[in-house]
Amino acid sequence: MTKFTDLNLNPKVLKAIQEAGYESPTPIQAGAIPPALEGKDVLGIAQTGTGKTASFTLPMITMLARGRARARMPRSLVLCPTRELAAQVAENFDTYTKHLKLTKALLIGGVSFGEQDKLIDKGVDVLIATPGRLIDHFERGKLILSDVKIMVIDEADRMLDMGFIPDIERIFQMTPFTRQTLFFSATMAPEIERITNTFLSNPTRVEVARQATTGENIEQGVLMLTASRKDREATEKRNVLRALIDAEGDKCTNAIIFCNRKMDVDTVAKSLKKHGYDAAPIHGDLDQSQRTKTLEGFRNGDLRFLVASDVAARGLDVPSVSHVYNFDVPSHAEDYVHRIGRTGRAGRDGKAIMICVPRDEKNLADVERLVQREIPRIENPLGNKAPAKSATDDAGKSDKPAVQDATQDDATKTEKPKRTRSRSRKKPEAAKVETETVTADSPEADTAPEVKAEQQPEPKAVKSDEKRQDDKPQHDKQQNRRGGRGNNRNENRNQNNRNDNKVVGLGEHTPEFIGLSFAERRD
DNA sequence: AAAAAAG
Repeated sequence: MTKFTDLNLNPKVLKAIQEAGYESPTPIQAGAIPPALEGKDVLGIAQTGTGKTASFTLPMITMLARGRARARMPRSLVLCPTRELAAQVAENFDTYTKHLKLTKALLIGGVSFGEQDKLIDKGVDVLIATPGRLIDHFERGKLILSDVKIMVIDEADRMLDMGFIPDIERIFQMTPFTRQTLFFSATMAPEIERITNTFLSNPTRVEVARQATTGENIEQGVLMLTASRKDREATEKRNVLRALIDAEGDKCTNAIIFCNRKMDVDTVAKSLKKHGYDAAPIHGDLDQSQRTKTLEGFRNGDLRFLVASDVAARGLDVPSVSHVYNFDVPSHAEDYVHRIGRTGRAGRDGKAIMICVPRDEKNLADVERLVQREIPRIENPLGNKAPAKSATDDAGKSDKPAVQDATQDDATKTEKPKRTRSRSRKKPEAAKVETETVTADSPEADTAPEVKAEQQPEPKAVKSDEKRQDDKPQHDKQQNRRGGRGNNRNENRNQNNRNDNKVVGLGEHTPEFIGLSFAERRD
């Protein structure tokens, strides 16, 4: 078993790691840190939750420990898709630089330039940024990237989804070609493949399996709900949500409630608040100070219910979330994995409960196909019929005169017309592997470097520098699903879509596929 | 169909 002490990290970094209570690296860390320290480019294929963040921060800090930054010329650069993730990476740096004097700046949108400018002017070793704001600084001439020695792209596939790839290419071109690049993506969509072929030089490829979706410690359930009337669906969903929360009682210490739409995030948050639940919304239309404050409150336990869009689905690390409620079935099955991965972190128990209305059944089927198991159906705590007359006093009751706030918790709220155009959007569920793989099913927090030794699969870095060319030719069959940019390639679907070895056991806590390597899963 | 990010 590899230990951090075997990895040639700076002693002061090791000290900080120890103080944080970590001893053994996760597979992605064990695989990526050595080549990164040798100065090689790294292509890391890993999800959040695998300890990815530390797999680049630790070697970066070690390498930056010598030398000092000059004014306006940062020595390294980390790009993240969302502000929250960038902030989290920044925190990670703080944790592991505590015995060193490295400087950093967090360049994200939604906050004023002043502070960021000041830091840049003083000179920073590490720049952590979202693409838009970084380019903004660059264009204002505030930033010179010609001294960047190490550049990290985090969550590249999400950048792709969000249309950031052109920005990323631009940023690549703003940095010297001699830089070292550490590039992370959960999948290798064709467009991602293209970028890595263009901007990475002979990278060491390190691949770990998809995050344990339904880790044995996450109990899942789905409530099938058919509204009494179409126009009451939203209201009844909220009633049921509260009932589901109540049914958990004290076991639900805190929870994230995911909705598919920002508007619903607001509505649900308001509704919960109105009914006396300690809830607050977070999504991309709220201003950054609000987002930060809300998240902070949730992290430190002041806030019990975080109602969120998918801005919070990935990567966010709140160590102890007891429950995840999916108010809607996510329309991208993959997001289900990310969402429920917010609970059951670091080996804790977690529970993930979802509400599914008829319209979402197709999405549910996609989710179940992805996680290769049937999600146990749960009873409606309000009883299956007459949801309208059930025990709660939700404002939907017609004898209540008024609901004056915007939650419209009554029948006046009508669903906007739904189009159910079903795009065929089957997504291969497992990243394709052409080399050996390592399964990383540890429930570790993404920002945490550790994993207790016993739950660690044997780390095996895969160096594919040599293997890549002569491997199987079906290289870019990976399908990119979303409408990001430049993915008008619809050609070949990955053949991964069948799930013959589905685990259907309802009491089953560990779906078998988690223990399988990608290669095995393919069969 | 929606979410995220630069305003």
